[in-house]
Amino acid sequence: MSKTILIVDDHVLFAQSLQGLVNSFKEFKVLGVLKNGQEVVDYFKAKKPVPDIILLDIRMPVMDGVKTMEWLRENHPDQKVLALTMEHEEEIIIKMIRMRCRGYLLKDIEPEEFLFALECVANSGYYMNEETNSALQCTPEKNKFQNLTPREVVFINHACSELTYKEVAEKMNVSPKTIDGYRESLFSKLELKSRVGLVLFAVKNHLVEV
Amino acid sequence: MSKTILIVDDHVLFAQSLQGLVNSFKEFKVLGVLKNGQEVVDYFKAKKPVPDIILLDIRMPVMDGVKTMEWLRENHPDQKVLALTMEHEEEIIIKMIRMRCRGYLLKDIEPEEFLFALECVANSGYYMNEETNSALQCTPEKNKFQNLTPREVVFINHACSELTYKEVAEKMNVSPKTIDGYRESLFSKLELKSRVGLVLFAVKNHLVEV
DNA sequence: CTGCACAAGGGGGTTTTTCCCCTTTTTTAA
DNA sequence: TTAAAAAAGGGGAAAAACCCCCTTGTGCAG
Repeated sequence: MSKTILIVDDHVLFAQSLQGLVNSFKEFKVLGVLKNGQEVVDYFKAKKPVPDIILLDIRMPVMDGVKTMEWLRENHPDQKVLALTMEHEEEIIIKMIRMRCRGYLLKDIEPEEFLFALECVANSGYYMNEETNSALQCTPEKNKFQNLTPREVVFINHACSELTYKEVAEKMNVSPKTIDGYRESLFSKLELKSRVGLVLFAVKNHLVEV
Repeated sequence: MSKTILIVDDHVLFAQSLQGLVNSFKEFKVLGVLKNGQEVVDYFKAKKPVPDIILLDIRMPVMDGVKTMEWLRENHPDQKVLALTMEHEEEIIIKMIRMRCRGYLLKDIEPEEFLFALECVANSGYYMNEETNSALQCTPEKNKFQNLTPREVVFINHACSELTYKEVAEKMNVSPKTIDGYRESLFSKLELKSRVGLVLFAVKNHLVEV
């Protein structure tokens, strides 16, 4: 059974040739090619077949890769995403890794390594290379993120607002007690003492916009 | 009675000639010339005569103007500071204005205008020119800052940490109830609903580092 | 195939912090 | 020399933080 891929890239020529390349690997099959994040949102809202992996370009018009990733994390927390980009931008790499994208590829990657990366991610793992690792090394809290669950990441985003936990609970459609659970587990994982600490942590690590 | 000035600038040649210029105005007298923020700290710690106005360069080795301003706000909240800099950097202007520096001058200013700025500040006012005003206009909350008291600004810095208000009270040598007063007045001035909101506000407006 | 770990969701109750309203004293400015 | 704010603080309600505890489902290793 081959894994399904959704390609999201505004450079049509590149996206088309990438589609051909991916389809030439028999373990993978391209479900579709989209031009920006808004089309991704529409795709999911149209209840089309969910891809195993999304190949996501970062620089795109209308709705860029980071925004798309944020939307995915809110709405499809477990969606595997492999970021694909032209430039090595540390800030963005960090941001994407924080949002649990499964890997970060530069577009000048060799086809063999590209296939290898796809396989890594497909087998429920991550693909980490030079770029991503060096980007992560500059942040001391790097290990802490690995342990965050998708729900916890969503919670952090809500917690960094003036909402009370009760209101956050409503937004996330869970009981306040569940929120208390997220809070407690985050505080222990990240060695925090207060909600203020959580906000500062999130800001420092680009988990939220300011 | 002439007003006293302390010049802080690492460019010795410039600082010296500035000293000559200031001393040529009979309303002003230079108390000393320092080379960086650390020397300012030492100056105050040595209990030397407190100047009416500090002319503070931004780019300096060891301890720059912003850091110096932070230290001054913690330790001498009412010290009048006139920022003096080579480049027009909006981020820094905003930061300095937030910390209630009394004005922001570019080093290519005409001597007459320089004198005018000094007089403005000396007479317990502010000197605002094109640069500073345009920098402030880009932030929607610009007016809100004008009303912050020095104690409140110090409080904000402490509040943006994992300290409890009780601990902040100890740091500021006041009762927890006084802290509560600062908090409340800030909440109403800045239209905030929670400490988290205060932290977000401070981060957004560069009142604290992240 | 049977535990084991862990994510997700929920509960009860206690302590601490936060938040709001209100008063007094001290500075500061008009 | 009044009138304003700032600084300091009190009482009490509400929220947050912090303890324990539980169930269910999933995925993974022995």
